[in-house]
Amino acid sequence: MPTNTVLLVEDDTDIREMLTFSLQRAGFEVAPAETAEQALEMLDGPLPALVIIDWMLPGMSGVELARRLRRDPLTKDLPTLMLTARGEEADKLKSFDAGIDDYVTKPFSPRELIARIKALLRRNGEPEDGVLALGRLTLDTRGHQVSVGEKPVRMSPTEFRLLELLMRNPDRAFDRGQLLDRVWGRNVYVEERTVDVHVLRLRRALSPFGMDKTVETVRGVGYRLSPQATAC
Amino acid sequence: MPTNTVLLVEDDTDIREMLTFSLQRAGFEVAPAETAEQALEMLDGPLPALVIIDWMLPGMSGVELARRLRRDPLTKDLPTLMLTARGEEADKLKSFDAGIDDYVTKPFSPRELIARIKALLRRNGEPEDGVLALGRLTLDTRGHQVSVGEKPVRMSPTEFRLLELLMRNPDRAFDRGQLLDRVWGRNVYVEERTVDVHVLRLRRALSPFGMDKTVETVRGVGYRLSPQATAC
DNA sequence: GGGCGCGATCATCAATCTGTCATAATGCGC
DNA sequence: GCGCATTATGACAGATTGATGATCGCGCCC
Repeated sequence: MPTNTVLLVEDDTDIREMLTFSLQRAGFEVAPAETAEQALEMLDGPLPALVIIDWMLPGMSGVELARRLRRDPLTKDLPTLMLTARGEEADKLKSFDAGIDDYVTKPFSPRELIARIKALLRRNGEPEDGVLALGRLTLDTRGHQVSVGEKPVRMSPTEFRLLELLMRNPDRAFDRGQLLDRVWGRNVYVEERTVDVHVLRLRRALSPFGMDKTVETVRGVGYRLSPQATAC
Repeated sequence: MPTNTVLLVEDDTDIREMLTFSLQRAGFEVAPAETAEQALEMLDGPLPALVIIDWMLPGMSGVELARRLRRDPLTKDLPTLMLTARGEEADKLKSFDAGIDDYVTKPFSPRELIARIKALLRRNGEPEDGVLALGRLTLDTRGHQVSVGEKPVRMSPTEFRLLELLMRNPDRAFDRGQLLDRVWGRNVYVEERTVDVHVLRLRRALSPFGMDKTVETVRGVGYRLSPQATAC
């Protein structure tokens, strides 16, 4: 699941397909799930940028799904948007209680939904155009393209996701376990040392542009992206 | 039962074997038990470093087992970690009421479990997010970064933990025993004089910024961080 | 089938961290 | 000032931890 993906949890096929179409047209990748259970399974892989949850789901309800996402340290920062059939105050309260960031009442216009999604992502630090920037370094989440200035930087998919996570969280240190959970997906059995190798390759990809120092080692912990080092 | 052993009480064979594998891979010895009764029997021998208990067990429940461990003076200090199928609030409360130190909700990532185990063994609370500040000196727990003004300060992991403890408790004097307990961890045998050396190194790291006087010696006791000295 | 790109691991080397000691320096009571 | 107790400091050997290059396997495309 690429990280500019929206995870869409909706059991109604018509609505799901309609939304998938709208979202794709708006430049998002869409990962559709029919049930909360299926969604949770998909969240074992690389994380999406946002989760859209239908209020009414067979099996585990949308509210319960939202609650679970909030409880899990890995997913608790994911923006969530609830689709409700009614705009009842009670539902609204329950949703917010479950940690929902925003909700949209059916029937809704795709345009409104997209607008709210963008607002949510913006609130969470994601620029509207999907381009993360750090000094001269830019990462286009939609075009899957990294550049320094105008020059494109070549890197493998894993390095891209790694850099994307770091750029979304500058100045924050991640340990190898966190990186594995969030870039590789959890319950994937990979040696922690593998992270080192990918960091090495990421630095190597950036070094022709003198940006390799941006990815800092935090000894005894893991790695960190430092805007400071950019200027140097 | 060696000291890095984890006693795993889980009746489900699949989960037990999966966990055994994960734990061993993380460097732990694993002593598996299928029932609470069997676990109690095994605890007659050398004690493990930690006990992982499944919430649902045939016969004596996991909660009851935890309660018993707490009652026995011999086992009451053993860290315990509960595996629950659901993260219901009620379960959570019951668990903590039974003296559980931490709990993990199924399904969980083995890595998360390992991380929590390590945290428990370290007896450190989850690292709080946020930035501690003392005059121009700042310590970012999330980014594992210490700075004076805008300039980053280089220090080793141990010095970082030492400074973090001191900054969380400014003006409080710690004796060497307390520092060893809280920075190095309990059950670690280290000479008390070693603290001196690390304080020295911490001061040295801070001295280029004129902040070395902030770490004060309290003769006959230990050390203290003094906000006063910051201004000087 | 045979390159090719990618990803995971491993072995090895280098950097640096750590705990301990010996010794110097300092503070303190008298 | 003296002597004792306590702390500061430099040096060092061993242990950790990270960086790096090489290798192997897999899926893909020609």
